[in-house]
Order: sequence, then structure tokens, then C-alpha cells
Amino acid sequence: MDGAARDLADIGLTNFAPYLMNRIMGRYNAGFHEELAGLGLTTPKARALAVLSVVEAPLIGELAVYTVTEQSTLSRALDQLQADGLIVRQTDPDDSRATRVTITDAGRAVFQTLWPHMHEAQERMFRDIPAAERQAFVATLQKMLLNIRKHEI
Amino acid sequence: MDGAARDLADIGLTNFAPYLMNRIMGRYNAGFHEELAGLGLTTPKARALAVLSVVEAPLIGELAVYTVTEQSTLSRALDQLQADGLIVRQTDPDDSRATRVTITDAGRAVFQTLWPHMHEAQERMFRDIPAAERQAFVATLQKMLLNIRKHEI
DNA sequence: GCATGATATTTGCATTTGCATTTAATCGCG
DNA sequence: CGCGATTAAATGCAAATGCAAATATCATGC
Repeated sequence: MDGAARDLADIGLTNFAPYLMNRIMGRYNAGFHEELAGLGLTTPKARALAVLSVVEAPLIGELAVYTVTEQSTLSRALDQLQADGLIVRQTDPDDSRATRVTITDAGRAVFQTLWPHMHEAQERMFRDIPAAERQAFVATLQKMLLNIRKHEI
Repeated sequence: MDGAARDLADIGLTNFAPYLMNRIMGRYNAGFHEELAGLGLTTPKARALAVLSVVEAPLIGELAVYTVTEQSTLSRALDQLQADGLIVRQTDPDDSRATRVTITDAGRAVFQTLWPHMHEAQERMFRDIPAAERQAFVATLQKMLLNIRKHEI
């Protein structure tokens, strides 16, 4: 069915997985962005809170990978989150070049208001898709992340 | 297995589909971005060429949806593509507010140099994933796009 | 047939972004 | 030890972005 590298016209936009994924995430993120505007958050700030609600005291560089954000952009996002008391920066005890980031209770509280929207948007994305199919989909995503990731986290 | 809306800690980052998709596409797009830099292209410009290689003379607003780009950003990207002779803007004969965009032969030539990289990056993403699983994955993506899209294109 | 509102695109301007550089600290090897 | 190479994070600055407003055209109701 799939010969040598065909061109995009043969495959069709809507059969090319990266295109579909960009379209879908573009819309998901755009909706997310709107929710955020009201709360004084940007996408990088919200992503940082989301990851920090789950990952314990990562280095800033690790957080940049998790949040899919340029490190310089993340650095500035953290400045703002810190100014608002939502996160804390602490120098790593074993390496004083490095900084670990922790979410505060206030930060968790803000994330709690965000989470229902994230979850609901995900549910909308998966509407009418049976549980088994969802699980297979996520399993494929996990394989893909291992294939494509550059960092070991 | 899936009770009421649980929190992210219960689900886990790597079981939350939007997170995985953002991570994967972040890396895919970052790799793409590097290829582009050498060719004097930006992401919006390259996306426009890719879509235009397949979609016949869309309106600029439609192209913005296909390329997942803000319309003002796309407008400026088209300025540059036009200056380089890679696309042509033509006023729609039936509605002179609207503009249709067409790729030129030179534009197609540039896209031809891009396509192998896009295709190869996709192959890398799907490495060791069997054809049946890929197809199921794309089928799920297509359903998701229908669920989430805001525009009728 | 004309005023009012809607639609397609562009543009002005302030903000955000990302690259390249800087600062600071650790590592590795002679 | 000590010095050059490497790594973590922050920052200066130019470029890209996105929102809101402007421009131009079309559609509709009276």
C-alpha cells in the first residue's frame, strides 16, 4: 500500500499524521490560550504550572523539555510566576549552577482552576471515540515520543 | 478504569494525550525549523507552501486555517513568499474583498526540497510502529480533527 | 437604492520570542 | 591542584507575533 516516498499530494494532507497533529494541537492550544488570558497566564506559564503539579522540583532545563518551551522563554515565564508567588526557585544543593523549581500552594490552587478546562478539552477531542481506541492511540503516542525525543527525559 | 474527572497526577503526564502530542509536535516542528533556517524560510512560510502544493487556490482565510497560523502572521508570510516569486495573490473574481493564493513553479520547486525532510521526520516518528497501528492512529486523528475543529474546512 | 452591519485582508504597535552572548559554577585532564 | 572546556541559567537585542484598528468590499432590510 505504501510504496517508496510518495509526495504529499498522493498521501493527502488529511492522511499525513504531522499535519493532523498540528491542526488538532493548534486548536487545542488556541482554546487553552483563551482560558488563560483571563487568568493573567501565558501558555508557557500554564504549562510550567501543569508540569510542576506532577514533576517534583525539576531543573529549569528539564522543565524546558517537559513544557516544550525555549529555555530563555521559560526563564522569563518563571520570573513572572515567582513574582506572583506561584513557584519558587532554589539553587540545587549539589550543583550551584543549577536551579530547581517547585510549585507553591498558591500555584497549585491556580492550576486547580485550569485543570478542569484542560480535561474537558481533552474529552471533547475524544468525543465518541471508544475507550479501547483511546488507549491504543495513547500507546502509539508513547512509542512516538520515544522515537522522536532528543533528551533522555 | 476511568472514573470521574481525575487530576493530572492520577492520569500522569505521559498518559495525557494533549501533553504527548505537544511534546511530539514540538520536537517535530523544532527539527523542521532547523531545516528551514538554511533555506530562508520560516514555519508559516513553509506550511503555506506545503498546503498550497496540495490545495488549489484557497482564500487567505482558509489557508490560515489549514496552516494553523494567525491570519496577520500569514499575511506577512505571503508578502515574503510573493516577493520571492513562490506564490501569487489574485483577487477572487466573485468577491473583490477576498484573495486567492496560488503556488508558482518556483514555489513547488522549493517545496520539493522540503518534502523529503518532512517525510523522513514522519518516518522517524513512526519507526517500529506497524502499518496497521499507524493506520489506526491516523484514523483516530481524523476523528479528533472533526471533533475539535471550529471551521468547516 | 442606500444606510447599517458583516466579512476579507492588511497594517500599526506593543508584547513575546528566540538567538547569541554573558555570567557563574563544575568537570576533566595534565 | 589549576586551567581550558563544558554546562546551567539569565539577559540584551533584533525579529516575529498577535491583538486591535483600519481599509475595502459585500449583503440585507427598509
